[in-house]
Amino acid sequence: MPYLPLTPEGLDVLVSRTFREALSSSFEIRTPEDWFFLAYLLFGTFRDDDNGAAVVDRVSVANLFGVEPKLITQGLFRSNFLIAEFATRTGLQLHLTNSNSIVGKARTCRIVLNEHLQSLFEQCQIGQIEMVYFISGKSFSEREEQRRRILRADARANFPLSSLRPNFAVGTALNRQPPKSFAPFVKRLTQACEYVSTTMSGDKRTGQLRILSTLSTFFPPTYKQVRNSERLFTVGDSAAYLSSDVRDILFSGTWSADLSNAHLVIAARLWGLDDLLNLIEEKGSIWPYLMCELQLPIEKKPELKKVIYATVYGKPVPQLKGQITRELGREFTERYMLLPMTATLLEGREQHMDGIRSNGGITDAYGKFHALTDTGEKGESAVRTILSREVGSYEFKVMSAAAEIIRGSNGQVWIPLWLHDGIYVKFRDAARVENWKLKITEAVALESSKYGMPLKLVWELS
DNA sequence: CACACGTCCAGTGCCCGTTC
DNA sequence: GAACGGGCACTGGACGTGTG
Repeated sequence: MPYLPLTPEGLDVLVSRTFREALSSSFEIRTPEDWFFLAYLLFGTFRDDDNGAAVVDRVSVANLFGVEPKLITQGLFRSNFLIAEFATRTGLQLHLTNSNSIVGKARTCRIVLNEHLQSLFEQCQIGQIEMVYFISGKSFSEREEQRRRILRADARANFPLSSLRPNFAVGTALNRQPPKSFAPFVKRLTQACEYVSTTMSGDKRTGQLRILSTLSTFFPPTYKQVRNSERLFTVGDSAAYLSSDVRDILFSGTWSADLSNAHLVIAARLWGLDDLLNLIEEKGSIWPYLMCELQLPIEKKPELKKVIYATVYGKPVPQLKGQITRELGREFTERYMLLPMTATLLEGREQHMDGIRSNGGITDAYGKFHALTDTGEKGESAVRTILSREVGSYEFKVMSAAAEIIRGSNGQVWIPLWLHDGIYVKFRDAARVENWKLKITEAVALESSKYGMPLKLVWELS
Protein backbone atom coordinates (compact mmCIF):
# COMPACT_ATOMS: atom_id res chain seq x y z
CA MET A 1 0.00 0.00 0.00
CA PRO A 2 1.25 3.46 -0.74
CA TYR A 3 0.96 4.71 2.82
CA LEU A 4 1.69 3.14 6.19
CA PRO A 5 3.49 0.48 4.18
CA LEU A 6 4.66 -1.99 6.77
CA THR A 7 2.09 -1.62 9.51
CA PRO A 8 -0.78 -4.02 10.11
CA GLU A 9 -3.16 -1.08 9.72
CA GLY A 10 -1.75 -0.03 6.35
CA LEU A 11 -2.08 -3.56 5.02
CA ASP A 12 -5.43 -4.42 6.58
CA VAL A 13 -7.34 -4.24 3.32
CA LEU A 14 -10.95 -5.08 2.70
CA VAL A 15 -11.53 -8.46 1.05
CA SER A 16 -14.54 -10.66 0.45
CA ARG A 17 -15.54 -12.71 3.45
CA THR A 18 -15.59 -15.79 1.21
CA PHE A 19 -11.91 -15.42 0.38
CA ARG A 20 -10.81 -14.94 3.96
CA GLU A 21 -12.88 -17.85 5.21
CA ALA A 22 -11.61 -20.10 2.43
CA LEU A 23 -8.02 -19.32 3.46
CA SER A 24 -8.87 -19.75 7.09
CA SER A 25 -10.36 -23.20 6.57
CA SER A 26 -7.68 -24.44 4.16
CA PHE A 27 -4.66 -23.37 6.19
CA GLU A 28 -3.53 -22.95 9.77
CA ILE A 29 -3.42 -19.18 9.94
CA ARG A 30 -4.02 -18.37 13.58
CA THR A 31 -1.95 -15.41 14.75
CA PRO A 32 -2.29 -11.76 13.66
CA GLU A 33 1.43 -11.90 12.74
CA ASP A 34 0.77 -14.66 10.23
CA TRP A 35 -2.20 -12.81 8.73
CA PHE A 36 0.00 -9.73 8.51
CA PHE A 37 2.78 -11.54 6.67
CA LEU A 38 0.23 -13.17 4.38
CA ALA A 39 -1.28 -9.75 3.67
CA TYR A 40 2.15 -8.49 2.71
CA LEU A 41 2.65 -11.37 0.28
CA LEU A 42 -0.79 -10.98 -1.27
CA PHE A 43 -1.43 -7.24 -1.17
CA GLY A 44 1.87 -5.49 -0.45
CA THR A 45 3.11 -3.21 -3.19
CA PHE A 46 6.84 -3.74 -2.74
CA ARG A 47 7.17 -6.02 -5.74
CA ASP A 48 9.85 -7.38 -7.98
CA ASP A 49 9.83 -5.67 -11.37
CA ASP A 50 10.42 -8.88 -13.29
CA ASN A 51 8.01 -11.40 -11.81
CA GLY A 52 5.59 -9.25 -9.82
CA ALA A 53 6.07 -11.32 -6.66
CA ALA A 54 6.48 -9.74 -3.23
CA VAL A 55 10.04 -8.81 -2.34
CA VAL A 56 11.15 -10.59 0.83
CA ASP A 57 14.43 -8.91 1.68
CA ARG A 58 15.89 -9.42 5.14
CA VAL A 59 14.86 -6.02 6.48
CA SER A 60 11.24 -6.21 5.33
CA VAL A 61 10.79 -9.73 6.66
CA ALA A 62 12.35 -8.73 9.99
CA ASN A 63 9.98 -5.78 10.25
CA LEU A 64 6.98 -7.87 9.31
CA PHE A 65 7.73 -10.39 12.05
CA GLY A 66 8.69 -7.75 14.59
CA VAL A 67 12.34 -8.78 14.89
CA GLU A 68 14.46 -6.41 16.95
CA PRO A 69 16.39 -3.98 14.73
CA LYS A 70 19.77 -4.71 16.33
CA LEU A 71 19.48 -8.39 15.45
CA ILE A 72 19.16 -7.45 11.78
CA THR A 73 22.32 -5.40 11.66
CA GLN A 74 24.24 -7.93 13.70
CA GLY A 75 23.37 -10.53 11.11
CA LEU A 76 21.92 -12.77 13.80
CA PHE A 77 18.64 -13.21 12.08
CA ARG A 78 17.86 -15.37 9.05
CA SER A 79 14.83 -14.38 7.01
CA ASN A 80 14.83 -17.83 5.42
CA PHE A 81 14.11 -19.50 8.76
CA LEU A 82 11.19 -17.21 9.48
CA ILE A 83 9.72 -17.77 6.04
CA ALA A 84 10.21 -21.55 6.19
CA GLU A 85 8.65 -21.70 9.66
CA PHE A 86 5.74 -19.63 8.40
CA ALA A 87 5.21 -22.12 5.58
CA THR A 88 5.28 -25.25 7.78
CA ARG A 89 3.20 -23.64 10.51
CA THR A 90 0.44 -22.52 8.14
CA GLY A 91 0.67 -25.23 5.51
CA LEU A 92 0.85 -22.61 2.76
CA GLN A 93 2.86 -23.48 -0.32
CA LEU A 94 5.40 -20.77 -1.12
CA HIS A 95 7.37 -20.20 -4.28
CA LEU A 96 10.66 -18.52 -3.39
CA THR A 97 13.25 -17.12 -5.75
CA ASN A 98 16.83 -16.51 -4.77
CA SER A 99 18.45 -13.13 -4.58
CA ASN A 100 21.51 -12.13 -6.55
CA SER A 101 23.07 -8.93 -5.35
CA ILE A 102 25.45 -8.75 -8.31
CA VAL A 103 22.70 -8.39 -10.91
CA GLY A 104 20.44 -6.59 -8.44
CA LYS A 105 17.83 -9.30 -8.10
CA ALA A 106 15.75 -9.36 -4.94
CA ARG A 107 14.53 -12.46 -3.11
CA THR A 108 10.85 -12.84 -3.85
CA CYS A 109 8.02 -14.91 -2.49
CA ARG A 110 4.75 -15.88 -4.10
CA ILE A 111 1.96 -17.96 -2.61
CA VAL A 112 0.90 -20.90 -4.70
CA LEU A 113 -2.89 -21.15 -4.50
CA ASN A 114 -5.09 -23.78 -6.05
CA GLU A 115 -7.40 -22.78 -8.86
CA HIS A 116 -10.38 -22.17 -6.62
CA LEU A 117 -8.50 -19.97 -4.13
CA GLN A 118 -6.69 -18.14 -6.92
CA SER A 119 -9.96 -17.14 -8.50
CA LEU A 120 -11.41 -16.06 -5.14
CA PHE A 121 -8.23 -14.05 -4.60
CA GLU A 122 -8.50 -12.30 -7.95
CA GLN A 123 -12.04 -11.21 -7.21
CA CYS A 124 -11.66 -10.52 -3.53
CA GLN A 125 -11.37 -6.74 -3.58
CA ILE A 126 -13.61 -5.33 -6.27
CA GLY A 127 -17.38 -5.46 -6.49
CA GLN A 128 -17.88 -7.72 -3.48
CA ILE A 129 -20.92 -7.51 -1.26
CA GLU A 130 -19.70 -8.86 2.07
CA MET A 131 -16.32 -7.43 2.95
CA VAL A 132 -14.08 -8.05 5.95
CA TYR A 133 -10.69 -6.68 6.96
CA PHE A 134 -8.07 -9.19 5.91
CA ILE A 135 -5.84 -9.15 8.99
CA SER A 136 -8.26 -8.42 11.81
CA GLY A 137 -11.16 -10.33 10.28
CA LYS A 138 -13.55 -7.60 11.38
CA SER A 139 -16.57 -6.78 9.26
CA PHE A 140 -16.67 -3.82 6.94
CA SER A 141 -17.52 -0.64 8.77
CA GLU A 142 -18.44 2.62 7.11
CA ARG A 143 -17.07 4.59 10.05
CA GLU A 144 -13.74 2.84 9.84
CA GLU A 145 -13.61 3.41 6.09
CA GLN A 146 -14.32 7.11 6.53
CA ARG A 147 -11.57 7.40 9.09
CA ARG A 148 -9.13 5.77 6.70
CA ARG A 149 -10.28 7.87 3.75
CA ILE A 150 -9.52 11.03 5.67
CA LEU A 151 -6.11 9.72 6.69
CA ARG A 152 -5.31 8.85 3.10
CA ALA A 153 -6.50 12.17 1.70
CA ASP A 154 -4.49 13.99 4.30
CA ALA A 155 -1.35 11.99 3.70
CA ARG A 156 -1.70 12.60 -0.02
CA ALA A 157 -2.35 16.35 0.18
CA ASN A 158 0.57 16.79 2.56
CA PHE A 159 2.93 14.35 0.94
CA PRO A 160 6.38 15.86 1.51
CA LEU A 161 7.80 17.45 -1.63
CA SER A 162 10.87 19.62 -1.66
CA SER A 163 10.11 23.19 -2.68
CA LEU A 164 13.68 23.51 -3.92
CA ARG A 165 13.00 21.24 -6.85
CA PRO A 166 11.56 22.58 -10.12
CA ASN A 167 8.83 19.92 -10.05
CA PHE A 168 7.44 21.14 -6.72
CA ALA A 169 4.56 23.23 -8.09
CA VAL A 170 3.27 20.57 -10.47
CA GLY A 171 3.66 17.80 -7.88
CA THR A 172 1.80 19.75 -5.21
CA ALA A 173 -1.04 20.63 -7.55
CA LEU A 174 -1.41 16.99 -8.62
CA ASN A 175 -1.39 15.71 -5.04
CA ARG A 176 -4.03 18.24 -3.98
CA GLN A 177 -6.55 17.39 -6.66
CA PRO A 178 -9.50 16.33 -4.49
CA PRO A 179 -9.94 12.54 -4.14
CA LYS A 180 -13.60 12.96 -5.00
CA SER A 181 -12.70 13.94 -8.52
CA PHE A 182 -11.57 10.40 -9.22
CA ALA A 183 -14.89 8.74 -8.32
CA PRO A 184 -16.01 8.27 -11.96
CA PHE A 185 -12.87 6.27 -12.71
CA VAL A 186 -13.26 4.06 -9.65
CA LYS A 187 -16.65 3.03 -10.97
CA ARG A 188 -15.04 1.45 -14.01
CA LEU A 189 -12.74 -0.84 -12.02
CA THR A 190 -15.11 -3.80 -12.32
CA GLN A 191 -15.18 -3.42 -16.08
CA ALA A 192 -11.39 -3.18 -16.22
CA CYS A 193 -11.08 -6.35 -14.12
CA GLU A 194 -13.35 -8.20 -16.49
CA TYR A 195 -11.26 -7.06 -19.42
CA VAL A 196 -8.01 -8.22 -17.77
CA SER A 197 -9.56 -11.56 -16.75
CA THR A 198 -10.75 -12.33 -20.25
CA THR A 199 -7.79 -11.08 -22.29
CA MET A 200 -4.69 -11.71 -20.19
CA SER A 201 -2.91 -14.63 -18.59
CA GLY A 202 0.05 -15.45 -16.37
CA ASP A 203 2.14 -12.89 -14.49
CA LYS A 204 0.80 -10.03 -16.56
CA ARG A 205 -2.77 -10.87 -15.61
CA THR A 206 -2.02 -11.23 -11.88
CA GLY A 207 0.00 -8.01 -11.90
CA GLN A 208 -2.73 -5.98 -13.57
CA LEU A 209 -5.40 -7.45 -11.31
CA ARG A 210 -3.32 -6.62 -8.25
CA ILE A 211 -3.00 -2.98 -9.33
CA LEU A 212 -6.73 -2.77 -10.02
CA SER A 213 -7.38 -4.20 -6.53
CA THR A 214 -5.15 -1.59 -4.98
CA LEU A 215 -6.95 1.11 -6.94
CA SER A 216 -10.25 0.16 -5.29
CA THR A 217 -8.80 1.71 -2.13
CA PHE A 218 -6.11 4.02 -3.47
CA PHE A 219 -7.25 5.56 -6.70
CA PRO A 220 -6.04 9.15 -6.42
CA PRO A 221 -2.39 9.01 -7.41
CA THR A 222 0.23 10.46 -5.06
CA TYR A 223 3.34 11.79 -6.75
CA LYS A 224 6.83 11.76 -5.32
CA GLN A 225 10.13 13.32 -6.29
CA VAL A 226 13.11 11.09 -7.00
CA ARG A 227 16.82 11.60 -6.72
CA ASN A 228 18.05 11.47 -10.27
CA SER A 229 15.24 12.88 -12.33
CA GLU A 230 12.82 15.79 -12.42
CA ARG A 231 10.11 13.33 -13.41
CA LEU A 232 7.30 12.84 -10.91
CA PHE A 233 6.60 9.22 -10.03
CA THR A 234 3.53 7.81 -8.34
CA VAL A 235 3.92 6.25 -4.91
CA GLY A 236 3.20 2.53 -4.84
CA ASP A 237 0.81 0.93 -7.30
CA SER A 238 -1.20 3.38 -9.35
CA ALA A 239 -3.12 3.72 -12.57
CA ALA A 240 0.16 4.85 -14.13
CA TYR A 241 1.43 1.26 -13.96
CA LEU A 242 -1.53 -0.27 -15.73
CA SER A 243 -0.96 -1.25 -19.32
CA SER A 244 -2.42 1.34 -21.63
CA ASP A 245 -5.37 -0.73 -22.86
CA VAL A 246 -6.55 -1.29 -19.29
CA ARG A 247 -5.95 2.36 -18.44
CA ASP A 248 -8.04 3.44 -21.40
CA ILE A 249 -11.01 1.55 -19.97
CA LEU A 250 -10.76 3.44 -16.66
CA PHE A 251 -10.23 6.75 -18.41
CA SER A 252 -12.61 6.23 -21.31
CA GLY A 253 -14.17 9.51 -22.34
CA THR A 254 -11.14 11.35 -21.00
CA TRP A 255 -8.76 13.20 -23.29
CA SER A 256 -5.10 12.32 -23.28
CA ALA A 257 -2.29 14.53 -24.52
CA ASP A 258 1.06 13.00 -25.39
CA LEU A 259 4.28 14.47 -26.66
CA SER A 260 5.04 12.75 -29.93
CA ASN A 261 8.49 11.18 -30.13
CA ALA A 262 9.50 13.19 -27.08
CA HIS A 263 12.69 11.36 -26.20
CA LEU A 264 13.94 11.09 -29.73
CA VAL A 265 13.37 14.76 -30.44
CA ILE A 266 14.94 15.95 -27.20
CA ALA A 267 17.93 13.66 -27.54
CA ALA A 268 18.41 14.51 -31.21
CA ARG A 269 18.43 18.19 -30.33
CA LEU A 270 20.72 17.92 -27.31
CA TRP A 271 23.14 15.70 -29.16
CA GLY A 272 23.15 17.88 -32.26
CA LEU A 273 21.63 15.26 -34.57
CA ASP A 274 20.09 17.60 -37.11
CA ASP A 275 19.54 14.90 -39.73
CA LEU A 276 17.44 12.90 -37.32
CA LEU A 277 15.56 16.01 -36.25
CA ASN A 278 14.76 16.79 -39.88
CA LEU A 279 13.67 13.23 -40.50
CA ILE A 280 11.24 13.37 -37.57
CA GLU A 281 9.84 16.74 -38.65
CA GLU A 282 9.45 15.51 -42.19
CA LYS A 283 7.66 12.30 -41.15
CA GLY A 284 5.55 13.94 -38.45
CA SER A 285 5.58 10.76 -36.39
CA ILE A 286 8.55 8.46 -36.53
CA TRP A 287 6.55 5.28 -35.86
CA PRO A 288 4.97 4.56 -39.25
CA TYR A 289 8.32 5.14 -40.93
CA LEU A 290 10.16 2.86 -38.51
CA MET A 291 7.57 0.09 -38.60
CA CYS A 292 7.79 0.14 -42.36
CA GLU A 293 11.59 0.18 -42.52
CA LEU A 294 11.83 -2.69 -40.06
CA GLN A 295 8.88 -4.56 -41.62
CA LEU A 296 7.40 -4.81 -38.16
CA PRO A 297 3.70 -5.51 -37.54
CA ILE A 298 1.79 -2.71 -35.84
CA GLU A 299 1.12 -4.69 -32.63
CA LYS A 300 4.87 -4.72 -31.90
CA LYS A 301 4.99 -0.94 -31.46
CA PRO A 302 5.29 -1.11 -27.64
CA GLU A 303 8.38 -3.33 -27.97
CA LEU A 304 9.89 -0.97 -30.52
CA LYS A 305 9.25 1.95 -28.20
CA LYS A 306 11.20 0.20 -25.48
CA VAL A 307 14.04 -0.38 -27.92
CA ILE A 308 14.15 3.33 -28.75
CA TYR A 309 14.14 4.25 -25.05
CA ALA A 310 16.99 1.83 -24.42
CA THR A 311 18.95 3.34 -27.29
CA VAL A 312 18.38 6.88 -26.10
CA TYR A 313 19.05 6.10 -22.45
CA GLY A 314 22.43 4.58 -23.07
CA LYS A 315 21.99 0.81 -23.05
CA PRO A 316 25.29 -0.67 -24.25
CA VAL A 317 25.11 -2.09 -27.78
CA PRO A 318 25.52 -5.81 -26.89
CA GLN A 319 22.69 -5.64 -24.34
CA LEU A 320 20.60 -3.60 -26.77
CA LYS A 321 21.01 -6.30 -29.42
CA GLY A 322 20.08 -8.93 -26.87
CA GLN A 323 16.93 -7.05 -25.96
CA ILE A 324 15.74 -6.75 -29.55
CA THR A 325 16.46 -10.40 -30.31
CA ARG A 326 14.57 -11.48 -27.19
CA GLU A 327 11.55 -9.28 -27.77
CA LEU A 328 11.30 -9.08 -31.54
CA GLY A 329 13.59 -11.69 -33.07
CA ARG A 330 17.02 -11.85 -34.66
CA GLU A 331 16.08 -10.50 -38.10
CA PHE A 332 14.82 -7.28 -36.53
CA THR A 333 18.04 -6.83 -34.58
CA GLU A 334 19.95 -6.82 -37.85
CA ARG A 335 17.55 -4.45 -39.55
CA TYR A 336 17.49 -2.11 -36.57
CA MET A 337 21.26 -1.97 -36.29
CA LEU A 338 21.53 -1.23 -40.02
CA LEU A 339 19.16 1.76 -39.91
CA PRO A 340 20.85 5.11 -40.55
CA MET A 341 18.87 6.46 -37.60
CA THR A 342 20.34 3.88 -35.25
CA ALA A 343 23.88 4.66 -36.36
CA THR A 344 23.27 8.39 -35.93
CA LEU A 345 21.73 7.87 -32.49
CA LEU A 346 24.46 5.56 -31.25
CA GLU A 347 27.23 7.80 -32.49
CA GLY A 348 25.60 10.94 -31.10
CA ARG A 349 25.02 9.19 -27.82
CA GLU A 350 28.64 8.09 -27.46
CA GLN A 351 29.88 11.60 -28.19
CA HIS A 352 27.46 13.10 -25.72
CA MET A 353 28.45 10.58 -23.08
CA ASP A 354 32.09 11.47 -23.68
CA GLY A 355 31.15 15.08 -23.08
CA ILE A 356 29.44 14.14 -19.82
CA ARG A 357 32.54 12.23 -18.70
CA SER A 358 34.89 15.10 -19.44
CA ASN A 359 32.62 17.76 -17.89
CA GLY A 360 31.83 15.56 -14.91
CA GLY A 361 28.09 16.07 -15.38
CA ILE A 362 25.44 18.01 -17.29
CA THR A 363 23.45 21.21 -17.00
CA ASP A 364 19.74 20.47 -17.16
CA ALA A 365 16.83 22.39 -18.69
CA TYR A 366 16.61 24.51 -15.55
CA GLY A 367 20.25 25.57 -15.75
CA LYS A 368 21.20 23.37 -12.83
CA PHE A 369 24.46 21.44 -12.96
CA HIS A 370 24.33 17.79 -11.95
CA ALA A 371 27.59 16.03 -11.21
CA LEU A 372 28.28 12.38 -11.95
CA THR A 373 29.47 12.00 -8.37
CA ASP A 374 26.08 13.10 -6.98
CA THR A 375 24.09 10.36 -8.66
CA GLY A 376 24.87 7.68 -6.11
CA GLU A 377 25.83 5.47 -9.04
CA LYS A 378 29.26 4.33 -10.10
CA GLY A 379 31.12 4.38 -13.42
CA GLU A 380 29.10 3.94 -16.59
CA SER A 381 25.77 3.70 -14.83
CA ALA A 382 26.35 7.21 -13.43
CA VAL A 383 26.85 8.45 -16.99
CA ARG A 384 23.60 6.82 -18.12
CA THR A 385 21.74 8.24 -15.12
CA ILE A 386 22.95 11.73 -15.97
CA LEU A 387 22.16 11.21 -19.64
CA SER A 388 18.53 10.40 -18.88
CA ARG A 389 18.31 13.13 -16.28
CA GLU A 390 19.14 15.72 -18.91
CA VAL A 391 16.54 14.44 -21.41
CA GLY A 392 13.98 14.05 -18.62
CA SER A 393 14.43 17.61 -17.42
CA TYR A 394 13.46 18.99 -20.83
CA GLU A 395 10.55 16.60 -21.05
CA PHE A 396 9.34 17.79 -17.67
CA LYS A 397 9.85 21.45 -18.38
CA VAL A 398 7.93 21.24 -21.63
CA MET A 399 5.07 19.32 -20.00
CA SER A 400 5.05 21.83 -17.15
CA ALA A 401 3.92 24.42 -19.66
CA ALA A 402 0.74 22.37 -20.10
CA ALA A 403 0.37 22.01 -16.33
CA GLU A 404 0.76 25.76 -15.93
CA ILE A 405 -2.11 26.54 -18.32
CA ILE A 406 -4.24 23.96 -16.56
CA ARG A 407 -3.41 25.40 -13.14
CA GLY A 408 -4.52 28.82 -14.36
CA SER A 409 -7.85 27.48 -15.59
CA ASN A 410 -9.61 27.92 -12.26
CA GLY A 411 -10.80 24.37 -12.17
CA GLN A 412 -12.01 24.39 -15.77
CA VAL A 413 -9.37 21.78 -16.54
CA TRP A 414 -7.64 19.19 -14.35
CA ILE A 415 -5.19 16.32 -14.70
CA PRO A 416 -6.38 12.88 -13.56
CA LEU A 417 -3.03 11.24 -14.36
CA TRP A 418 0.49 12.45 -15.12
CA LEU A 419 2.55 10.09 -17.26
CA HIS A 420 5.86 11.90 -17.83
CA ASP A 421 5.52 12.65 -21.53
CA GLY A 422 1.76 12.54 -21.53
CA ILE A 423 -1.23 13.44 -19.40
CA TYR A 424 -4.89 12.60 -19.10
CA VAL A 425 -6.96 15.77 -19.08
CA LYS A 426 -10.51 16.46 -17.90
CA PHE A 427 -12.43 19.50 -19.13
CA ARG A 428 -15.31 20.98 -17.24
CA ASP A 429 -17.15 22.62 -20.10
CA ALA A 430 -17.72 20.44 -23.14
CA ALA A 431 -18.24 23.51 -25.30
CA ARG A 432 -14.76 24.82 -24.58
CA VAL A 433 -12.74 21.65 -24.90
CA GLU A 434 -11.23 22.65 -28.22
CA ASN A 435 -10.21 26.06 -26.93
CA TRP A 436 -8.41 24.64 -23.95
CA LYS A 437 -6.75 21.97 -26.03
CA LEU A 438 -5.46 24.65 -28.36
CA LYS A 439 -4.16 26.78 -25.50
CA ILE A 440 -2.37 23.87 -23.91
CA THR A 441 -0.93 22.69 -27.21
CA GLU A 442 0.35 26.17 -28.00
CA ALA A 443 1.94 26.59 -24.59
CA VAL A 444 3.79 23.32 -25.04
CA ALA A 445 4.88 24.22 -28.56
CA LEU A 446 6.09 27.62 -27.37
CA GLU A 447 8.05 26.16 -24.49
CA SER A 448 9.70 23.51 -26.64
CA SER A 449 10.52 26.01 -29.36
CA LYS A 450 12.69 27.83 -26.83
CA TYR A 451 15.07 24.89 -27.04
CA GLY A 452 14.66 24.31 -30.74
CA MET A 453 12.76 21.10 -30.07
CA PRO A 454 9.81 20.53 -32.38
CA LEU A 455 7.62 18.89 -29.74
CA LYS A 456 3.92 18.54 -30.37
CA LEU A 457 1.09 17.47 -28.13
CA VAL A 458 -1.09 14.86 -29.76
CA TRP A 459 -4.64 14.63 -28.40
CA GLU A 460 -6.67 11.48 -28.28
CA LEU A 461 -10.04 10.66 -26.77
CA SER A 462 -9.88 7.37 -24.87
C1' DC B 1 -21.99 -1.15 15.24
C1' DA B 2 -25.58 -0.79 11.57
C1' DC B 3 -28.59 2.21 9.52
C1' DA B 4 -30.82 6.48 8.06
C1' DC B 5 -30.87 10.97 7.04
C1' DG B 6 -29.06 15.63 6.50
C1' DT B 7 -25.21 18.39 4.95
C1' DC B 8 -21.40 19.45 2.27
C1' DC B 9 -18.59 19.40 -1.69
C1' DA B 10 -16.89 18.79 -6.38
C1' DG B 11 -18.28 18.22 -11.25
C1' DT B 12 -21.41 19.59 -14.86
C1' DG B 13 -24.02 22.48 -17.66
C1' DC B 14 -25.79 26.76 -18.57
C1' DC B 15 -26.17 31.67 -18.60
C1' DC B 16 -24.68 36.28 -18.30
C1' DG B 17 -21.67 40.15 -18.40
C1' DT B 18 -17.27 41.90 -20.06
C1' DT B 19 -13.86 42.55 -23.44
C1' DC B 20 -11.83 42.83 -27.78
C1' DG C 1 -20.43 38.47 -32.13
C1' DA C 2 -16.86 35.43 -30.57
C1' DA C 3 -14.25 34.24 -26.65
C1' DC C 4 -13.73 34.03 -22.05
C1' DG C 5 -14.22 34.28 -17.04
C1' DG C 6 -17.28 34.00 -13.38
C1' DG C 7 -21.41 32.77 -11.15
C1' DC C 8 -25.43 30.00 -10.30
C1' DA C 9 -28.24 25.92 -9.93
C1' DC C 10 -28.41 21.18 -10.10
C1' DT C 11 -26.75 16.48 -9.16
C1' DG C 12 -24.59 12.65 -7.18
C1' DG C 13 -21.51 10.98 -4.07
C1' DA C 14 -18.92 11.49 0.17
C1' DC C 15 -19.02 12.88 4.71
C1' DG C 16 -21.04 13.64 9.45
C1' DT C 17 -24.22 12.85 12.90
C1' DG C 18 -28.06 10.96 15.40
C1' DT C 19 -30.59 6.89 16.74
C1' DG C 20 -31.59 2.35 18.21
